[in-house]
Amino acid sequence: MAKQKRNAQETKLKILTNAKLLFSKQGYDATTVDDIANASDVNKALIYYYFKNKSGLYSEVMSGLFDAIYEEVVNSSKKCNSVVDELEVFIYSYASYAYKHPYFPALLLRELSDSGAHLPEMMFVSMRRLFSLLSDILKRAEEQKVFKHSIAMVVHFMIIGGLNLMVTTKPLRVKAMKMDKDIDTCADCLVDDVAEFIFETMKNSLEVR
Amino acid sequence: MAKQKRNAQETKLKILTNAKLLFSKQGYDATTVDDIANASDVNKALIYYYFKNKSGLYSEVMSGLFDAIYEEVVNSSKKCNSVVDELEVFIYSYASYAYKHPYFPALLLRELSDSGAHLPEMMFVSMRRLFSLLSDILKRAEEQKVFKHSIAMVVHFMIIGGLNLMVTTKPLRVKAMKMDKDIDTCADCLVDDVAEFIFETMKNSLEVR
Amino acid sequence: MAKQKRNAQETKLKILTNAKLLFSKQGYDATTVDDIANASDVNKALIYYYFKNKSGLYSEVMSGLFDAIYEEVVNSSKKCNSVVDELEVFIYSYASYAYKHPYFPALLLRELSDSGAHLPEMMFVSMRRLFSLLSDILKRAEEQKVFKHSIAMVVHFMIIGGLNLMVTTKPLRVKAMKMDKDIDTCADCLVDDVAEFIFETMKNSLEVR
Amino acid sequence: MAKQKRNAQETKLKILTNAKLLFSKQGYDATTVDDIANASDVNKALIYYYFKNKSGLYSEVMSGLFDAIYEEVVNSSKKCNSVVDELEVFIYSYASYAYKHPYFPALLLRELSDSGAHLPEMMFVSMRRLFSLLSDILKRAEEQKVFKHSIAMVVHFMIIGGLNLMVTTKPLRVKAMKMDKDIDTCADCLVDDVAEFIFETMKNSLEVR
DNA sequence: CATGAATGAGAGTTCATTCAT
DNA sequence: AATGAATGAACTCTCATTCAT
Repeated sequence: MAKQKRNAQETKLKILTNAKLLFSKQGYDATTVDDIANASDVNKALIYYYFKNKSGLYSEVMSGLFDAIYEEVVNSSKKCNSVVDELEVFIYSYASYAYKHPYFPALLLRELSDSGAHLPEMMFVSMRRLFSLLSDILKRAEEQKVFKHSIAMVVHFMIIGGLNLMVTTKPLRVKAMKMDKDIDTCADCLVDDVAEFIFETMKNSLEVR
Repeated sequence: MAKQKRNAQETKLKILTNAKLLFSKQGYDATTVDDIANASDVNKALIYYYFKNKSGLYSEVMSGLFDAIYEEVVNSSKKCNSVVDELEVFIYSYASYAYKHPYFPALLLRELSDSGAHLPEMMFVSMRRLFSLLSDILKRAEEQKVFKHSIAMVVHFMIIGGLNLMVTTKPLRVKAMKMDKDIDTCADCLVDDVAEFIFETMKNSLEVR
Repeated sequence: MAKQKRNAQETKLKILTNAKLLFSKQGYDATTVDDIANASDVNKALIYYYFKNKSGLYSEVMSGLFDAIYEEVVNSSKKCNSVVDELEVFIYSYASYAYKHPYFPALLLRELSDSGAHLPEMMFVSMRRLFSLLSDILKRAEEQKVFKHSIAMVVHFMIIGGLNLMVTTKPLRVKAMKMDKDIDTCADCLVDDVAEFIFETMKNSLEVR
Repeated sequence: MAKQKRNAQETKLKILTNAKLLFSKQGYDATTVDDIANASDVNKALIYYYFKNKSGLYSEVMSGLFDAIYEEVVNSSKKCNSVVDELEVFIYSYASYAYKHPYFPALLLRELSDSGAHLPEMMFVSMRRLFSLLSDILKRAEEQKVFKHSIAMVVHFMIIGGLNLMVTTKPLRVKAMKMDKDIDTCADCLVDDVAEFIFETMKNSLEVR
């Protein structure tokens, strides 16, 4: 009666996509399995068939996202020929990914405010992998006497925090702009301008002169 | 049967305090009114007697926090005698508040990833009030030719984001340290060191030389 | 602090009046003690001080109403000089009471559909007292060969049912009229016309010719 | 653990039947969803699965009843060959339905005393449909000079009111009889006798002589 | 693969009622 | 006489999860 046999892979992907969207928009708790099933035009039980349970689905969503962003950053940084370049590329490619997938920053921030309550291991590993990319850049830059010594973890969070908050607060900032023209909330800044500003800030500050 | 204390103020405060703790540890959705009632050693219905409903309680919790941090920052900056000093004080006092009330960063971050889904107006107003403090510092510094032009919103988020993430990820970072000694997650950095590093970064980068 | 010592009797009356109103508008279950306290501008606990509990208050409200309608009917029928007159007066005075106190029909109907779940005895006694008034009229009329034999209980319910339903459905009937002009729901019939019609119907039918 | 029957139709019907019973016995507010679930030997959540919410269930119950009584009356009146016959059939079939489904009168009376607070539209439409049946009979009778002019709405309520109250007060009247043999509450009158008496009363009174 | 039917555990909220003052 | 504080028991409704088909 219903449209069955619709290709397993495709169905699974559809579920993942909708889950990603809903989780990011509403958070883990506020998103129900029913929501996801309806959005995906799929029976609720099927979600359990594919993903064991809600938290399993969430994990799979998050892994996907982390893998993707890692790929993006790593790939982009291949064609670099200086550590400073590498930092720039790190920031730009993270920024561009964040803007292209605006659910990601929300999910990441939420996860970090929970100290990773929902997904212990995988999240953890992926985060560290990303951080060690930056950490490594900074270390090499220091060895090459291009950058001063810095606290990599804090640099990382200034970059990630700055970019993520710019993405997640976009609607808030637009609203603020409409209410009070005097305060500039950067409501229609472009990604690249933000990324550039962050990069320049870091370079300026860290560079050995 | 239970102890009826008949001290309204005290009781209400006890509820607010426990709510603050639980909301920050577990998030809004994952914290039940029962949790709060039990933690406060109070009948659940009493919470509704004082706060109308869960979201009303949450609002009151958040208002309190925002008011407090605003006070802290404003008071501390009174004794400054230069704009650069003001920036330093802004960062340090925010940092010290965040470390003293570690639930605050978690709540703030979560709220910002939701675009303020849980509390429309009040949150909004308080956030802007805090931001305009920093925005004003930067503007005056620029007028005095002490700082270059900068994007205030991004500066704000780099500071706030950096600090908040350092607070909320503390347990995660400690765990990471134990697993892999090679990656330095700044697991036992002190508040003041972090604040100082952020301040220096910003000053270095923005200062007119 | 608050306006106390406001005369006990007066306060009690105010509570009774508001209770009567609310119970009739919303029914027993849907009316909360808080509703009544607020409407009466009185502390909730005071209601328990005066009336033991919700159902006690309800009982007192109902007794008052039944006593009043009984008085009304009995008094009016004193000046009659024929049984037919007495029937007429019974119907008219009941009708006028019902229109003057439109909460009464609603309460009565509700009570009767419950088989008197809320107030066992008193309600019961009062109802019977009223019925025996009519029953007696019909019996005497029959003895005097003025009326044929009839089933008093059914006559009673046709009168009471007809009048009460006309009162309680007034808003419904007005609404119906606006939607469909073709069906005449007697939306703006006057009390007296309804009473007259009922009286005439009964007289016509029962009279010995 | 419990028996899962997997027969949707049957289960749904069981719920509706028990709901009908309980709502009529106890009224809307006093009947809990738990009551209905227990009586139906069904998990509470299932009720929400089928009926959205309590008031949705109530609506469905009431629609069913109104449809049924309308059918009954309409079908019975097909074989009539005079308007007077039609009136008789109207009264008898309503009476027989009311006696066979004694929850109906209670529900109807309660609904009418509320001015339809619980179910806006459907109730309304169904009531009017029933009334227009009688209204039409009276109109045609008048045109044929068989009946005098009358106020259809009041006639309707005298009939409906009389019958319904006879049904709902049955237990009360039995109790009264036991307490006082002198007052005849028609405690063991038969349906048909009541219906006949009402019909005769109306005919006698309305007929053109 | 896919679905509708069914469940258990709890969450938020309300309310009659009582107690201390 | 009157009040604010506090409670326990219910009640409606939701949701992750499972089962039978």
